[in-house]
Amino acid sequence: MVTIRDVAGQSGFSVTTVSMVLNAGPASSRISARTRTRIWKVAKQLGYRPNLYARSLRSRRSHTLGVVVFDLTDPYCTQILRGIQNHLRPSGLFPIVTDLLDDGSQFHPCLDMLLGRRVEGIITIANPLYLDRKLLSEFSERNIPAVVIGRELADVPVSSVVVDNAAGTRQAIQHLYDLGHSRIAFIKGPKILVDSLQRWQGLESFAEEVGIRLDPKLILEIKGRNSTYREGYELAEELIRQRSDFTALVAFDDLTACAAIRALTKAGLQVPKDCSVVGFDDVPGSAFYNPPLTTVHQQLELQGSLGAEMIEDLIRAAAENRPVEPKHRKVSPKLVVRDSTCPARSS
Amino acid sequence: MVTIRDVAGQSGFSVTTVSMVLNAGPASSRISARTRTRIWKVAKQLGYRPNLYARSLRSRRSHTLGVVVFDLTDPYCTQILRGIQNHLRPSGLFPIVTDLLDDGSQFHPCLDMLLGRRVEGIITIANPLYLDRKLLSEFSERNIPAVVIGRELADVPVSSVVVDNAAGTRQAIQHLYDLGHSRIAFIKGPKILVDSLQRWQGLESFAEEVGIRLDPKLILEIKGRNSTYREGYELAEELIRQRSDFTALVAFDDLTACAAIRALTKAGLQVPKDCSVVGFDDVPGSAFYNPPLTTVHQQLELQGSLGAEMIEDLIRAAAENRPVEPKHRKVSPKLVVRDSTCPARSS
DNA sequence: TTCCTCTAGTAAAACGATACACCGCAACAA
DNA sequence: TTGTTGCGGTGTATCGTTTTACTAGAGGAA
Repeated sequence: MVTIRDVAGQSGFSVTTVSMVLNAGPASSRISARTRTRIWKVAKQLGYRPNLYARSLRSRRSHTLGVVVFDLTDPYCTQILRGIQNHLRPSGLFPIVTDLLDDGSQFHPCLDMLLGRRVEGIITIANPLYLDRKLLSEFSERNIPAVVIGRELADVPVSSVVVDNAAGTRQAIQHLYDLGHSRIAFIKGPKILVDSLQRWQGLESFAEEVGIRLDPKLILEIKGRNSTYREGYELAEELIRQRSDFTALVAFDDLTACAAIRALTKAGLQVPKDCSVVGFDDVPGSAFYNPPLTTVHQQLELQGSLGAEMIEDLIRAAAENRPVEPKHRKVSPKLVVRDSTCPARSS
Repeated sequence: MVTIRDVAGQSGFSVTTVSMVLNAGPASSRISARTRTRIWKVAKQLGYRPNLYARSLRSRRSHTLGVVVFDLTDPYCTQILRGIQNHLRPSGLFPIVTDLLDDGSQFHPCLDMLLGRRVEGIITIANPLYLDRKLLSEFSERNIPAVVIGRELADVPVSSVVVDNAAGTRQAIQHLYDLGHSRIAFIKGPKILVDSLQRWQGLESFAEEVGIRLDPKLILEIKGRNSTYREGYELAEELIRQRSDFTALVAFDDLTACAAIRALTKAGLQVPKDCSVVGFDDVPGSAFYNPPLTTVHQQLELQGSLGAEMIEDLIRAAAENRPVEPKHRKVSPKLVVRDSTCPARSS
């Protein structure tokens, strides 16, 4: 491997000069143009590539950001990641992503790895099943700039980005209401997720405002720790079995919505003609579903880039030794109307 | 940040001893047990975390592997990535993934970044649109252990992992044949992809063997550079418009298959009753589609772990200065039968 | 002349680890 | 006594950069 010393020797200048020139910083303006072009030429010709380890070691800056995702195969994570990357690209901060492989016990090893690499900050994509107060408070204790995406913990001083769940479900039910639906079934999310409660509150408050009656028999709840296709399917079957003639269904998320659509189809009901279905998340596949799913778009990319922006601020603040309060941002979701909803059949 | 010197000072031993103990290598057996536990205790108490930059700089080993993916939001990439990670976890090699964000011009910047980080090898997940001979031959020129997943280039000395496309489509059409289908429509992949040709050859050879007649009017081809939902949908519509009463459809990939199913459904045809549909890839969403898709499972995770295994071998070989021939592995895909296929209606 | 400033660079000390050669001492054999 | 071996470590150079402080020489002013 060719080092800066090789470039220095070959060009006839000192390593200091070479370093100044190649870093193109303000210091390099003190070097004559002739010298500069000469050094650049030699560097290119030798195929010189600075060793980032040596650089970071000396300069005490890694220009690196840790990102912890709970499952890299989950589109939820990858879309947020995309937002982070897009935002970071021009900033010279490189994201190092670690994947928990859906296994919470990997959190500490991953953190160790990132801290060993001297990341300047950490973004965590929250999985509420793994991410508890204790883990998060480590960040503030160690004084590491950190942002959590997907969850807000009031009592832990860590910045966060979350979606406004209630606003999302309000849009969903508003849409159904506008289409003339009044007998609406619901599949609520698991109790342990705060999202479940927030989404439900959005639905409930709107229903109350406009006077939609919520029939307890039409409200089922996911019992597992997270939503699965299997359980969504079974809950939808249960609703159908009850034969309570609902004309629309609001599912906790897209996965559940797709499962419900499948169950309805299997039962001989057409979506949306016999029953409209609304999801939540707008995962990439939802636009291609049969039928394309009307759902609440979470703006995951935006959440990612907001998170990246926040961590940049935190890092800047830390570099300038400036104290900074944790910030909490909430993004507004947007309903995307596709083909899984239509006007209620007039009974 | 606490350094090894702090641990040495605090424990009363030299940095050398601390280093040997904490690395727990064979050298540490020469140190007494009392000393070892003492040093471990101090290290833990101080929260010592070795600086990987310093370590790599001195030891000239980064224990790091570069992975270039063309689009991190594509399940094709993330599943392969999962396989790589699972294989690498115990080996102490850490994958640094860079995302081209579906933009071929990012390849060189990414490569530079990885080489600057002194990765010991590189795995590229091939996107045939970006990845050409020139880029790949850089690896062998620079003598960097490299593996390409998803494409095999005979004339470039780079190891590769690919799927046996023809074997996959043979299984698909065999399945339809066994169900009694003989009028089968096809949507072929784009010409620029080798996969398209290989998959087609598998279909053609089987059809010839068992005497299925291939009607040119039932064979359409994707004109774009890669498959899209839009084009799949339109091609399926075109097939339907022709009214040639096919009872089954083999799509180039799952995306196309889903688009076709949607088009069939919109046209009032039921899948699979009126028309069976088979895809290729088995992306995660396919199992949840409406109806769940019969498709050819590519074993992407396996491809990833095979790639990881190969790169490990290459790195080992390079470390021992042992020359090694590029290897090419082909994984056998497996048909997964779900609900988008059923026996042909007897006409 | 002497002093100062500016230009265009250079020398040497870090950064935090690992690698390599070495060392003092005890035990034991010749 | 002398030499050898094993045990339990230690001292110092080194990895490839950046940073800080410094310098030789030119030019101009007093």
